[in-house]
Amino acid sequence: MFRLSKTTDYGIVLMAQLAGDAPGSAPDSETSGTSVRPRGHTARNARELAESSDLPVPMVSKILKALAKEGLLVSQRGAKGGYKLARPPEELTVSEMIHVLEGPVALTDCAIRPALCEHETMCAVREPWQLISRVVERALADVTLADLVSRGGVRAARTEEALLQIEGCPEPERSPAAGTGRAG
Amino acid sequence: MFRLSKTTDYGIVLMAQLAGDAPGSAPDSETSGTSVRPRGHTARNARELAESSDLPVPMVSKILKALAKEGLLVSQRGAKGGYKLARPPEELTVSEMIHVLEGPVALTDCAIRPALCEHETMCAVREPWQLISRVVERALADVTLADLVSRGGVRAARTEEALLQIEGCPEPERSPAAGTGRAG
DNA sequence: TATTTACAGGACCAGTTCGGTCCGATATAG
DNA sequence: CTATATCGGACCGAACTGGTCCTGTAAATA
Repeated sequence: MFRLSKTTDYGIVLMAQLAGDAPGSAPDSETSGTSVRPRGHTARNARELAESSDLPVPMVSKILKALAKEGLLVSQRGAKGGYKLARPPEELTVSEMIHVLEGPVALTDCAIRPALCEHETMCAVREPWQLISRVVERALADVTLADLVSRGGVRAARTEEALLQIEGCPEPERSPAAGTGRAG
Repeated sequence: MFRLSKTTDYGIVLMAQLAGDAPGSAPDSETSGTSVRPRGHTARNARELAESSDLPVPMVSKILKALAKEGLLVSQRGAKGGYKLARPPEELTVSEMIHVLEGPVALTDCAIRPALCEHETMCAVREPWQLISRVVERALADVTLADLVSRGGVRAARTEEALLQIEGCPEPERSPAAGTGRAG
């Protein structure tokens, strides 16, 4: 264990597909000026997504519904309907997707609800666990959907960077291109 | 989900108890000069451990067995038998305990066995996941049993340190107001 | 040696969760 | 009106989790 559920796994793959479909940071001549583009022909439906990710349609549909319900996707019903990202890929973090699809990131139960742990008098382990949970959470919050999509580019740079930060904290400053610079 | 199983949770609490019982770092006049101290009266049995941690005996026994089988504990059979740590608490990491009690730390299946993922042609997400898994793994490997036991002392220092390395290493200030502020 | 203590290594079981399917209702485009 | 597609459920089998129990064996003690 200590693994993401299939639902979450698939969900993130699906969102990555959507992210690849609609390059969020590209200043295309879209009708929207805001971060949330209203709707249009960019939406992809469940069947389509299921095909390109080689997953069963009902499963995909179910996951997409959940994602839309939680506000990570925007749905468009009816003919020519479908789903698309509610926000640009740079603003959707892995942590957020996990949170939505399988609840709060907490390694132990008492890290979420300390009150219901009746062993707390003897439990010298609780506080450290909460800290560790937060460390993991941060690692996850540091990676965006955009990072997942851009293979070989900023992706490796950013995540590797996070890894290095844990290991040695070497660099005094961060390169300013990080974040939106996935045009490479 | 994304949570440790009860077994692992209990197991770590149990090991923490054993660690508190035998202060590994104390340069006591032990017979052993090696890292593995042979055996003796320091062993605590399952019933005893179960009482002080307020857990059912069979459960504790089961977990202890698993831990001993994997070499994290040393068992002593017969009357006056019991369990004790196979190594000093500083050398037993959280990562290791999790690994033993619930398998390799890997967020997705294909992070462990990439071969059996037939979607890999379209799966742009696999490599980033492996990196993220390693980040999490490192965070976990950075905390030892000794850290868990020493409440308020070394514990906070070490774990907090790891946390700060992720949070504030490059940027001294982080404004939580802006959603995109993470790449500032 | 006999007895007692305590681990070893299983099998076993109920309850829950997970992965996956299916259906009727509703909203939209043509 | 009709076709398309999401919405919001219910539903199911299989796997896993948390937990118990039993038999065998090793060590200490009387």
